[in-house]
Amino acid sequence: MIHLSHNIESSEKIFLRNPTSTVLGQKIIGASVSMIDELGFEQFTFKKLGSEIGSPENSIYRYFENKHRLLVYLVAWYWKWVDNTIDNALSPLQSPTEKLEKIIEILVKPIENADSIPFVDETVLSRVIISESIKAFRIKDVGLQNSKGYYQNYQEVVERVSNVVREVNANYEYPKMLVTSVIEGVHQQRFFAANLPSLTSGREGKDAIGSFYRNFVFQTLA
Amino acid sequence: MIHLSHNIESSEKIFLRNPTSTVLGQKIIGASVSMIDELGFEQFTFKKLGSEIGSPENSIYRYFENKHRLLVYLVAWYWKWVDNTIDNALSPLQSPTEKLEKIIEILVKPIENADSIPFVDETVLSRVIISESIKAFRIKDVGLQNSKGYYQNYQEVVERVSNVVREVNANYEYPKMLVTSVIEGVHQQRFFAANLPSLTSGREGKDAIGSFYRNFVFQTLA
DNA sequence: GCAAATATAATAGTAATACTAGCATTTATG
DNA sequence: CATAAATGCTAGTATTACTATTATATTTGC
Repeated sequence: MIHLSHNIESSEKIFLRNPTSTVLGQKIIGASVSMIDELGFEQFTFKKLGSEIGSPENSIYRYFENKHRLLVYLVAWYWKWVDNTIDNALSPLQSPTEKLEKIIEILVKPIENADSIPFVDETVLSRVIISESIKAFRIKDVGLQNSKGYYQNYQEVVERVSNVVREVNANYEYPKMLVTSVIEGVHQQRFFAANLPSLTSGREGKDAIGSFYRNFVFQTLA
Repeated sequence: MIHLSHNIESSEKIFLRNPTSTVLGQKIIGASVSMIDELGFEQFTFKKLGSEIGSPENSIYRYFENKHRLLVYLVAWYWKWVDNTIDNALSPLQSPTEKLEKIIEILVKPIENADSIPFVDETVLSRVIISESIKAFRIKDVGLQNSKGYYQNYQEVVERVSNVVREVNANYEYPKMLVTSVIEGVHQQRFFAANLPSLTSGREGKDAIGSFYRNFVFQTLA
């Protein structure tokens, strides 16, 4: 199981009370993921979440200051999960190119095996991240939130992948720009494919997004 | 001056009353752009906008159903403006490659000459678009909004640029994916550069984003 | 196994947001 | 200058986004 609390000890905590350590906390996380997926972040409220899990909203406020902070927590959790997934998938035996191919596959491929976290459906979580995670970042006080370390797990993934990019091509000038372009671009294209298909390319069944981004990365680094 | 009303006649209107045709409407547009820039979209309200322009909020509701619809309007306006800018910048004399280079320049370069719309500062508008336009799209009912034609101007830019992409390389499989990746990627990198510089690459002064995306496009199409 | 500490529930409240309605007044247009 | 249209004013509602207090469960430490 992934414990967020262990990973950001030096930073301020995203939560007020660790939700993974109690039954109510786990219900909050589990239900919020599926409710944000169903309602969208704007229509999601702590009141609705409370009535879903049978607890008053002030109990939820003991875990998270507000719903945005809860979203930031889910985003941090997701990227910790991705970081672990990448870490497990890579071996020192692989060539840098093989590593990068594997990483792109992880970033592009929809999640299927949903069992690493007991009370959250990772498939649904990844759908929420695709649709909503941008709202954790694209805010007026993002710099302040960042200074508190709230995006550290995301940054660690960016760092880790950037390092592999540098292994592939040590002279490449913009590794982080490449990595964040792929991560956010994949989200956007997957959102478009699911919701505004007229704004994206590629037929059903073909792995257009994967093919596009593999090509993007390896041509850029060639 | 750009009149949105002329461009989407076949679609449902984004507004309830055309804001360009009255003084109050123009004050609403002008003040909302600068207020969203200063406050961020979440903290921006019709109440605050009303007290800024000296009108009650219900007068604003006569122009726009809600603040999200106003954002959609600003986004539509911006893309109409970009569409015109691209249209004016291209000439049939140019080669497809020259056209595409010009388009990328327009999409990447921050706006400076701010005089095509009298009551809106395009520099501020483009900052708002970079930070907030994703919130016009990344919503639960985006398909419904799209079916009403609210994103038509954006789609027209995507179409127009995709056509130039096809002129450059008729065999390329994913023109729209390339175009939307560039458009949204540029926004994201510019947001990161301004707010979370640790997540992007490139030194001050150098046109890193432009160089990155020019390279991306022309290597992809090579 | 019990006391103390902690977590949760229940109730009650506030300020702000996101609207809507009705009517009086001002401003534009033919 | 009459009529229509737009705006302002006042008043209201439901919901959101919280906070506070106290009572009741539930853990935990001894």
